[in-house]
Amino acid sequence: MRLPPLNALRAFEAAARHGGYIDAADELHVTRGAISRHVKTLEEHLGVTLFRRASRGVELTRAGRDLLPALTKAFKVIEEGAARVTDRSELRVICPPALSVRWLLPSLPEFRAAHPDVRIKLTTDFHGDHAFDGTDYDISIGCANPSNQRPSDIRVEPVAPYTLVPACSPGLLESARIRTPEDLVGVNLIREDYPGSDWPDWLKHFRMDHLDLEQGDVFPNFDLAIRAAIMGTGVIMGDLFLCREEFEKGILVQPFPGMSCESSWGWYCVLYPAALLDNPSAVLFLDWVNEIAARDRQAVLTNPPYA
Amino acid sequence: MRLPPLNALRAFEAAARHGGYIDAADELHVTRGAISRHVKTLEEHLGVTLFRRASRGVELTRAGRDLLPALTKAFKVIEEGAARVTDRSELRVICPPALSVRWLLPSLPEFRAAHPDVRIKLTTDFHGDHAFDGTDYDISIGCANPSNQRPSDIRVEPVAPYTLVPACSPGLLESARIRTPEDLVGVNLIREDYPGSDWPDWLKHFRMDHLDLEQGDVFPNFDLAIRAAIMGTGVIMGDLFLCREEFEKGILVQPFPGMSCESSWGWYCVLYPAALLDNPSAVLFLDWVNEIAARDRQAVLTNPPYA
DNA sequence: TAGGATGGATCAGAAAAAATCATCCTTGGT
DNA sequence: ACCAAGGATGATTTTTTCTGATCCATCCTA
Repeated sequence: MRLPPLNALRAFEAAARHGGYIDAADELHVTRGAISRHVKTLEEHLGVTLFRRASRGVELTRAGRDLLPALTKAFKVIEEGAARVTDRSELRVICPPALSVRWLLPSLPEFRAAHPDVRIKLTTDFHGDHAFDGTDYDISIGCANPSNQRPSDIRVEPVAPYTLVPACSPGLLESARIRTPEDLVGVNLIREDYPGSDWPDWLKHFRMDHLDLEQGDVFPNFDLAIRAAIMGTGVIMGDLFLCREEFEKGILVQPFPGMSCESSWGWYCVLYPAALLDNPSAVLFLDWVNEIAARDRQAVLTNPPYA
Repeated sequence: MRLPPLNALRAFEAAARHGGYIDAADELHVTRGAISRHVKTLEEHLGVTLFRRASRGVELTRAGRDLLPALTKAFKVIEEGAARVTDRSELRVICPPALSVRWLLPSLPEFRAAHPDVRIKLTTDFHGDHAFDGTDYDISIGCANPSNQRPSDIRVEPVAPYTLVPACSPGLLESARIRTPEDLVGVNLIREDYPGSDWPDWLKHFRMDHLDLEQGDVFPNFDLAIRAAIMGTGVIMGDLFLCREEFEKGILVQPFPGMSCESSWGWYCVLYPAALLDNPSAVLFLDWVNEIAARDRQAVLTNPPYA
């Protein structure tokens, strides 16, 4: 059975709910005549009388009484669905797993405490530089190449450099006698199971392309890879920003101090549509992100390479 | 929040469900361009992008994905509601309580057994001659004055006369020494709690208007009043058709044989819109009603007054 | 018991919405 | 490189919808 004319349904629903055409016409901002016509159209489509035309006004027939609740409910579902989709009262933020878990998430409670009225909806997942267009999320935090061409209405603000540097536990450094990059041959080179390019980037930069990566252990994300490295499992291609704490504590060390390079993925960045600056809550959040970014970035840039 | 344009919603729902405009256009019997426009309209209304325009076809955004299920559900609710209201596969019959319980209902199983595929939905309630117009019910069985003016498309077929005749138990007849209508003074005149006119009609016909009805016991319906009379509680204004069995069994008797008159309510009749004759199931039912009506009516008309 | 008020139905014309047709654009596949 | 697929778009036409005026029946009130 084909769907009845929707506008006629809406007119009937309003008329039935109000028990008359005049109030319905008022609600829908049209004239009585329009409602009258709609109801007639609907009755003809259904082949059923919905209103009994009484002396004074109209009265629902049984069919009309049966139909009304279904329509009221349907329109309510539509309205709520639309409202939910339209709702921009919460900031939708997406951030890849390692960055989220190792940097953003630990500080987020601080922001939430300071601004309890700003609702942040954090999605911890990959979102790729290329994909962000501000439709699915308001703010994307992740790797991005600020120099990449991008629609002019998308703003990109750097958070911290993505500095590739091999890392392993002090124990492994000793036991495997890793002194020069050549010593990596035969060592377990840990990597993420993600089409990233951290090892390839570094190996290419230092012309070590002959090293075989396929032998290394694979972990579903960078965070787990780091934990494996801490336990002395192997050598990871770390990052000064994300592994800062481990380097400071000395539970991870750099076998080749100074031998670092930037990732081809670009810096860690915050991306958002320029229009977002009209939203005071968003501005609060962006300012705060910049603040903690500057703080943590500073720590990375000023500290000497950890050995 | 005001409801979005409904036709645009339908277009979007189809497009989202099919994952493309072409199939949606096909489903709604319009061109791609129409769907494209509708989606755009909806996006503008909501202020939200619903489809990400990809190289090949479109892809739902998060908002679109969120919206789709609500719409699909809403349209399903509407469709089901409309289908239910449109469904004319069951015959809706209404019949007042006493007539239903004492005449129609006892025979109905016989019809249902003979025609198991004809679904009868019996509502046992008052429906008044005046009210019947074929919208709420297909067939109304009850008191009707065949001579009353009525829309020409409503058929009225007589079932049996509504013949008013006082009745009581043989015991009461003796103990209260009821011989002439004048003996009713001071007797418990049982009546229904319904704006009927059985006693008034009879009293007026035999010029006994001076009898006081207010003293008599009141019962919520005629059936219960009859039971009370059988128990010797008082005198009811009975009816030859509905009390036939009691008269035959002798558990009710007529104090004044021959003193009967027709009710001002008219005969028991079957009312239905002429168009119902296009429905074979309805014709089966109407024929059957006529059949049992003739049978039971005959018994009333040919039998001598029960004394 | 007339006259005004209420509430719906209806008609012709006006306005708005929707659909179409033709064409354009981007992109992916061969 | 070219073609096909799939959507976007502009101008135009068709369809739908709304309006404003008027009609009609009934109820209410004086």
